Amino acid sequence: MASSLPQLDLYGTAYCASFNFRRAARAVTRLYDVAFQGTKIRSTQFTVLIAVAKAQPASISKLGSILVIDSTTLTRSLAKLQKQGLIAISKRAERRQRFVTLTEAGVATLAEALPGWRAAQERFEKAVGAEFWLGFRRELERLAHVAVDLDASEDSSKLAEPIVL
Amino acid sequence: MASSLPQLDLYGTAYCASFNFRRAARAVTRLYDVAFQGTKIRSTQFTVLIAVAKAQPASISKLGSILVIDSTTLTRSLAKLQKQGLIAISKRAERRQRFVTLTEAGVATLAEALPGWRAAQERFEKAVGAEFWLGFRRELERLAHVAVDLDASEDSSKLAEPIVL
DNA sequence: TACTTTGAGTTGTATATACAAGTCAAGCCT
DNA sequence: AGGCTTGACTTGTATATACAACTCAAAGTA
Repeated sequence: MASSLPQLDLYGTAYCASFNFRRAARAVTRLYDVAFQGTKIRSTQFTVLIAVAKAQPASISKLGSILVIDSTTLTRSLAKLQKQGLIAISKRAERRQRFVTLTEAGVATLAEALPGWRAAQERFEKAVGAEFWLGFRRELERLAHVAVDLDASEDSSKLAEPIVL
Repeated sequence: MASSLPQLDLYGTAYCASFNFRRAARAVTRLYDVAFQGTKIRSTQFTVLIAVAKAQPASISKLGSILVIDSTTLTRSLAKLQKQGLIAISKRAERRQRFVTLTEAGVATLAEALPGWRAAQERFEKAVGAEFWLGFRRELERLAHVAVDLDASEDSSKLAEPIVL
């Protein structure tokens, strides 16, 4: 006897943006992670260090806006980088912000990691086409901001200007 | 006196594929997660359930290939879904595989979650353009597979055919 | 048959991620 | 001054993610 199960209409579910972006991110991240094998950092930490290098001295929230990472996540990621001696985090200053800067060890670690990153990047760009990637990653950036804005528009408590890395 | 810091050449680092994909994934996932607020699952679980629904009965490794998720990750994600009563996992069968299927509760939960997902999806597609998204998500899928293949080609132990969801 | 290899999955450990709620001082208002 | 509000960050908790190493039986092999 057939139990009365709801009919599942799965039409269109393969177009889920969350799924597609996450899957691509997983696949690509693995590719880069091997490039950091010999270094003291991982690809995700590399990203944070680059952001600090470019924006320093930057508050934690500002880094969060740049990277589109929740500040509660950053608090812990930065704590790890600080423990590794790669960044310095100031005491609370203006408006209770803490300012993040690279230490000398952080600069040195970034310098060590850059060649491996470049190799992975070139490999990826060669595989997908450098021209193609130029346009595609611009779209990725645009879409990230579209999503942030959409998210903010459904909750008026999150209204801020996106900042570009 | 200036200490002899390595000169950092950060040129091109904004083009890092790992960073760009991950940032977009973070931004978009937040958007979808609110759609699942009222349901018993999260957007990531939704993805797994959809894959099970489409491929059942599917082994854990097969689900891993479809979703590009490491099987160690799936072991735990599936354990959670099982504990929630949404899927059934068979005992070891042919070639020691375990086969995953949806339970009735799993079907019902998916059915409950689909309208919210559709709303989020429509909202996203409206924001970026439905036509645009059709092409872009096809590229996302292609790039995910390119990355998987590149990753496999640097380690001959990972040679398998990608499977489409 | 006995030995080896392979493949599917699990466990240990560690990082990544974020929501909800908390802390606390700076800024504002009366 | 005294109290209220706001903003920047932190903590509690939970899930997501994956590498390395492990288990164990099935398949292959001598």
